[in-house]
Amino acid sequence: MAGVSAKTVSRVLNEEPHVTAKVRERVKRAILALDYRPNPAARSLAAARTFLIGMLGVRLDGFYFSQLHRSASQACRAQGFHLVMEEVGMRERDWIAAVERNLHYMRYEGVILCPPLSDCVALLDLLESRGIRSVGISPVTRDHRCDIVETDEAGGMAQLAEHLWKLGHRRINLISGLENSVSALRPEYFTKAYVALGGDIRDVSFTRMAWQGNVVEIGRQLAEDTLAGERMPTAVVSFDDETAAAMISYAHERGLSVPCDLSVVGFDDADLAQLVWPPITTIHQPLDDMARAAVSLLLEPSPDGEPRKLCFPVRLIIRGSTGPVRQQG
Amino acid sequence: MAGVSAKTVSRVLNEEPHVTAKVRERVKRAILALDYRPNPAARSLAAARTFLIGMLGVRLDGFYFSQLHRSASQACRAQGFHLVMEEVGMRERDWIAAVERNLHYMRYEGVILCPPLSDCVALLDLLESRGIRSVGISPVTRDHRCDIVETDEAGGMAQLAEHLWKLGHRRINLISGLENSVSALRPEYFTKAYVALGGDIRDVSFTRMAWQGNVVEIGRQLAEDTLAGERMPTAVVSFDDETAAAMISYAHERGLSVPCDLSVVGFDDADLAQLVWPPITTIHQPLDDMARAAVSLLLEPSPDGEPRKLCFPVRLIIRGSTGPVRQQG
DNA sequence: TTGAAAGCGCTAACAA
DNA sequence: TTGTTAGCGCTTTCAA
Repeated sequence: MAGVSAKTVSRVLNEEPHVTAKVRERVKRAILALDYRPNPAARSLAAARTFLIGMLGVRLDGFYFSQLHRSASQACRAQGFHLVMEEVGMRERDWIAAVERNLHYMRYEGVILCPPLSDCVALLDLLESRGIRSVGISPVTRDHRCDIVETDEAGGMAQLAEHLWKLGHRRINLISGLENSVSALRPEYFTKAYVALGGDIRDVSFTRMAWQGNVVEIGRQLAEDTLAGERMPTAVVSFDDETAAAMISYAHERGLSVPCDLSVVGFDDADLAQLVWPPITTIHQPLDDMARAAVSLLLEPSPDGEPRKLCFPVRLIIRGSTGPVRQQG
Repeated sequence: MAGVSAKTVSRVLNEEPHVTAKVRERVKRAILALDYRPNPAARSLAAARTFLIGMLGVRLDGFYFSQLHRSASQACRAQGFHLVMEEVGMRERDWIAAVERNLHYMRYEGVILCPPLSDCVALLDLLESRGIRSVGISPVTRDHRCDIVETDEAGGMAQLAEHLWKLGHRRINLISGLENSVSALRPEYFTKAYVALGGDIRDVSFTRMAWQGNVVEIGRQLAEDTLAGERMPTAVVSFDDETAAAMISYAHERGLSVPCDLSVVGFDDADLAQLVWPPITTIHQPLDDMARAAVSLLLEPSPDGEPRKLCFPVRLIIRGSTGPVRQQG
């Protein structure tokens, strides 16, 4: 091509040094003119690279993952990489073996772990043993074995505690999601903030999600459990907007008014939060920034090899699903 | 390996004929014992194949795509293929060039087109020129250029027309989505069925979605438009559950009771339909079956090369968002 | 700074 | 039915 060796073309394409500006220009022109595109399989084979980044999650639907995927995908493309999203069937037996096959087949150069996978020891072990770099999104575990992108959960809960406190709520129920997920940390953060405001620790009660059935069933079950006791909470804080929506729906069904009889708080600021009535007070995370950061961490390894941690702020968005607690008549 | 030539191993791996059962067994055992996995890059390079299937859609979030993706992904794996989902930024300029680069880079052996891409002529042209087989999900266009998986839209609208007719609705508004999407066909099907039941064609009015802003904004805008006129419809039929939810939410806000003052119908039977109050009457499509069928069509080309078409039934699911029309006082 | 040769790990084509 | 050879399209290594 253009009277240069294959190797020179390769050097230009890969932006290697030691190429004259003149030659570089000539090759670039030829590449454009011929619409030449290197064969990725050949490149992979020769260089033992794939330029593929994997993104592993347990549920692709829902706002959280799609948003992360979109932003990470763009960030990857900008750096000459390609992002592939994989759904991990954590509930199937041998799922780790399935992931292993997957990793082997795709040969990702790096992997982004969405919660709750960012806390899965078996998976981290697997990645480590295969020598695949990874970045975890919002893990719970403290001793990080890979780079981390997380949110200021404590800050979010502090904002929320203050909001509910000012509205006069003194019977608050917190619903946390999967055991190994960020939401498992929130009860503690919330309680601390609530107590710091002068609240009684006994005002706060807890419910935990059971992992069975689909969103609708889970939401309904949690709603029933939470609102069943005779001393019903005046505010319920859920670990995502779906469950919060289910809670509101259940309240409607029971003839309870939201927020008059019950305030409901979600998490994530998904579209859904604004599609239901009343719209859901929720906590917004900067998912775009987080995804971009994850890609950066992956593609720019830390010089000293020390695991890095990036923490992003969250923001309480107050909507109609929370209001002042009704005065006891 | 095990005293056989590389080619023999290759033959066993690819399940080619002309291998003695004995040799096949021996090789398989050796493969297991050594945990040998072929290098996909090498295989790609030599055989000019990738065993990759692409799934192209414009919005990865939302129930529709995730569901299709999950089922198609499983079907692919079962046949030794791998499914990769790509989001196509149809609103960006040069998006078709971006897709072209993508297709070139990933070298999919086949592509599944989700609506509205299944009707995109530019994309179909591109795929044809590249010689990439494709299957379209629920396209509008009649003269199919590739295999098709579609739903019985007419049947669905007939079920719905009957439902609303029996409830006494005589002022019905239909909201259709993007111009080039299945939902664009529904007004006609619905009207036909409605008229066949004895209804007056003038009872049915139409609204069309504008493609700008996010789900929330679109839903709100449509709700405002639809309920603005002085002769408000008694029933609104939306093209998806998100918009239906927005409609219900807007009705609540305006102090209208659903379904007493307004009946609302969605489409897709997304989780969301059961998370809002009242739960949304909607039309369920067998997305799992459709996805599996799409993969089958892709991997088993028709012998005569004629484009094939598979049609799946849909099912009206009646929930609380529709009810009898209120008697005029 | 550029080029030549060898080889990445498979499979197609052909020979035995 | 099995094995042999060449080569897929790049990059690595080394020589010029």
